[in-house]
Amino acid sequence: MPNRTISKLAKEVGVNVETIRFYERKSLIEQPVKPETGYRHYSDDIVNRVRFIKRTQELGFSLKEIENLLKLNDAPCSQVQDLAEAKLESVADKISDLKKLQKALTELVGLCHSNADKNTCPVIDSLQPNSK
Amino acid sequence: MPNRTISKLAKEVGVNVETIRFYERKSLIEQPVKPETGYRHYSDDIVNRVRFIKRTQELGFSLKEIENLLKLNDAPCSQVQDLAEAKLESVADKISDLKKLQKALTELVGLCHSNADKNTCPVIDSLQPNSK
DNA sequence: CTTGACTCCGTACCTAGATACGGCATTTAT
DNA sequence: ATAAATGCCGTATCTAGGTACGGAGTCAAG
Repeated sequence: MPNRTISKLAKEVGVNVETIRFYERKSLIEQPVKPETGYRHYSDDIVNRVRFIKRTQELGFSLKEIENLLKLNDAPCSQVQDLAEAKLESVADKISDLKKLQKALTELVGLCHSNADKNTCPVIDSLQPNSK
Repeated sequence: MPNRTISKLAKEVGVNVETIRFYERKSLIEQPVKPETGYRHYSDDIVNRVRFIKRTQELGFSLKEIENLLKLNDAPCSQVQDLAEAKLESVADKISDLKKLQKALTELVGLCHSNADKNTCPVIDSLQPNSK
């Protein structure tokens, strides 16, 4: 378990070595102290931290937001909750818009099936503010 | 109604003038022909087009993808079908991703609600691969 | 104890999506 | 009929999130 050098870490969490270094520069993870002279090695905590970053990124958070989340690690729930709820709201909006687009595209395909003469297809209309 | 110069357009849809020019360079919107000499002005269609771009971007499409969606809109039906069906698939994917996200975020908030110790938040741990 | 693989660090470069700048032309308001 | 405001265009710069490179140091296997 020790001797986890940077490339081992990178491989373990599935990112590029340079990405680890990049996160260190951004202070998203701290550089582990390295022995007087020699290579650093990384603890399990850091593995978890990097995984958290990647996972949270997939959830649509930016590195800046993630930085805040990480700072909140020991913070009261209320603050984390606010962040999460704000995200939830925007996610719900996006889903609803995508459904409109889905409907528009479906109708479009239907139209094209039944109408060979039509020469323009109104995709854009589907997302206009006052549509539907 | 006419005389919608570039800055009017920009203001109307809430983007920077430079962004309009950028989209023109990218051919996401066509440059309206300008009178022999003088300023261009923009039609309602272009207003809608830019709005579409911004809305679709919020939905997580890249400008490249949006370009394809727009082509789809302009194409005659005969060419639309394949493109539309591919897009439909990606839209479905996005919806499903967002629903997962929604679920994950909801669970996070739930954790906070049922957390007895309001002073430390379990969110970080909950995002570890092996947790939950 | 040498050789090859890996690390360290600084710095450069990359893509996407915008934004800014500066010089010149054209409008518009006074 | 001018001056201020805009527009036009090319080019440069910015942010986010990485990725690549090069020289010098270190580690570990044979």
